[in-house]
Order: sequence, then C-alpha cells, then structure tokens
Amino acid sequence: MEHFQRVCREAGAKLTPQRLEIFREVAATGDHPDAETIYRRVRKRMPTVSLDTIYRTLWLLVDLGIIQTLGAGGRERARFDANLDPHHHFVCVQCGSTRDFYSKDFDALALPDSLREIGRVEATHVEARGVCLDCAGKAAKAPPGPKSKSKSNTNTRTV
Amino acid sequence: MEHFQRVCREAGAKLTPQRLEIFREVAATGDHPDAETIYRRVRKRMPTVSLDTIYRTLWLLVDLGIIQTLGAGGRERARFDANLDPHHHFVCVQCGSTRDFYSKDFDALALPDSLREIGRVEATHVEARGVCLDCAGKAAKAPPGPKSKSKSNTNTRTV
DNA sequence: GACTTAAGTGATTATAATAAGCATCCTGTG
DNA sequence: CACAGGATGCTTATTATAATCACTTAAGTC
Ligand SMILES: [Mn+2]
Ligand SMILES: [Mn+2]
Ligand SMILES: [Zn+2]
Ligand SMILES: [Zn+2]
Repeated sequence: MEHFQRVCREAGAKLTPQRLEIFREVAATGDHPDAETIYRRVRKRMPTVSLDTIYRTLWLLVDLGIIQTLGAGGRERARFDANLDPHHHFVCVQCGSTRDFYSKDFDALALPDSLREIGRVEATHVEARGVCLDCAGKAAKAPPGPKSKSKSNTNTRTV
Repeated sequence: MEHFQRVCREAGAKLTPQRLEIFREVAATGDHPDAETIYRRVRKRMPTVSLDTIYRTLWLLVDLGIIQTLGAGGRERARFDANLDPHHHFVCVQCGSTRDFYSKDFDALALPDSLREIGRVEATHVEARGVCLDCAGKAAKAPPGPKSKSKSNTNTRTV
C-alpha cells in the first residue's frame, strides 16, 4: 500500500479513491480475480465506479509494475495478482481456481543448456495443474457417472 | 497425424479437408500461433476456409485432446500448440514469441509440501520468461535510448 | 458406386470483453 | 482557495469469438 502510493506519485499518477479501492481489492484476496469480479466487489463499497475505470486502473497498475497478470489459459479472461513476491501457482483444472504457493527451489531452477540458444531467462514460473481438494471432495460424492453433466469448467488442457 | 485421424473417428467427428489442413498447420510449426495466424496460413492453401471454421476446429481439437492451448497472458489472445509431449516454454517478454524446450527435471519437479493441502498435482509446466536472442540482438543496435519508443510488446509483467 | 443422413461449412448475424471519445469532475500544487 | 491537467463515468466503438441457418459433403449402407 505504501509502495502503491509511492509508485503512483513517482509516475505522476493521481491517487484517486477509485484507484485506492481497486488496488486494495486486488491486494486483499489471495484468489486471482478477473476484471468483472473486481468490479462486482469494489462496487459494494463504492457503488459509483464504472467497469471502465476498473479496466483502466488494472492495466495502469500492471504498467506501473504494481500488479501482474496471470496467463489466463483457454477461454478465460485475464486475471490479476497483487502478489509480486516470487511465487508459483496451482491451477485446478476443474474449477479454475488458482492458488499461490512458494518454493525456493522453483524460484531458481537449474535451466537446461538448450535454453542458451533461445534466450536469456530472467525468471521462471511454475504452474502446477491438478484437482483442488474442494473439487476432489465433490467428485467423491457424485459417484461414478460416466457422462458427468458437469459444465463447470472450460480450462482443462491448457498448458 | 495418424493419431489425429484415429481420435476423430473414435469421437465420431468427420475427417474434412478443412480439419486436416488446420491440424496440419498447427502441427507443422513450432511457434504457437493464434487463431488469426492459423487462418492466414491455411487460407494460402485453401482460400475458401472461413475464420469461423478455424475457431470451431481449433476448439474441437482442444476438446478432443489433440492440441492444447497456451495460457495467453496479458492482452494476448489464445495460442495453440499441437505438441503434446511433456515440455516447457520460453516466452520472450519483448516480442512475445514462445519456444518449446525440454527438461526431464522440469517434467517431474519435487513438489513442496504446502501443495498437499491445496490439491493433487497432475502435471507441472514451467514458463521461463526473458529476452530472446533476436530481441537481444536488436536491442544491441538501438543504443541506450532511455525512453525507448518500442510499442512492440504488451505481455511483460505476465506471470 | 448410388442412397441416405447427420455432421460440417460458410455467410451472416449476435455476444462479450475491452477500448476510445468526450464532457465533467477532482487531485495535487502554488 | 483557485487552477490545470489528469481521471472518471457515460456513451459509443472495436475486437475476438460464438450462434443461426441454409446448403454441402463425409461416411456408412446396400
Ligand atoms: Mn499469485
Ligand atoms: Mn509448446
Ligand atoms: Zn477445483
Ligand atoms: Zn523476442
């Protein structure tokens, strides 16, 4: 939050209540919300914000390096992440939820030689894909229906 | 290609020349093209395809598990990948080009314990981000302009 | 190889997400 | 406390992608 205000000032970007709220919202939650979700949440406390300002602000914050975007795979829209510490993500292939996890090992992976002839690596990010405990629990109840009607998810098969 | 035809038959999907061409195109190149790019390329050999068929076919192939999508980060659109072998990606933060690389180590990373309470991991995928040799070369020429006008890229800062 | 039929295609029309334009408003500054 | 330029919200465009539908064609059946 300190950091947020300082960077904004240095960049000559004004500290408006909208920006404060939007940043607060992204930073508050560990999930990685998309623009629409942030809009819904921020509107509860500030009913006048426009979706437009949400988008402008989010990308402004990305450009300022205050937040990041998550590579939204498949048919998903962009997700935002205020966690700038080096970290990695677990993505549930059923429900799409994305959780942070940490690993010093992953932060500094020994890169294969083949990469040398491609480019200079600045950072590595690991995406672990699988089924979250919630979804696994639900699956245990809904027995072995072969044609599971679950329309739930669309981001399977995404690298 | 064999595999492609077999899976289509098993799924009751017809083998049309369009599908053949579209799959061929995705499988032919190591880059990870988006729908529009595939459209342009396929049209050269088959000028009558519609962009619509491109989209329908690509997502069909994804649903059949014959190709994958790449987590298109930032403001990018979805990219497609016919390489189903376990592999990883180098992404250039300047030009956005995405190259495959292989690493047995990365295929089977030792997962931190913290992941246990989140979910069961089925696969890990490493994204190495940095500057590709091409872009590094170009940067070497264009001297030390502090305000580099480069509109080039928009997918920096993407996890 | 002709017959049949459901699936596939292309053209057109719709959605959905995101961006631009502009008049008004408000933050930061003197 | 007045000012000026950036920021907001509304409305209107883009852009990517999906749905409709009439026509075509792949792939079994005889
Ligand atoms: Mn995160
Ligand atoms: Mn690949
Ligand atoms: Zn889940
Ligand atoms: Zn590059």
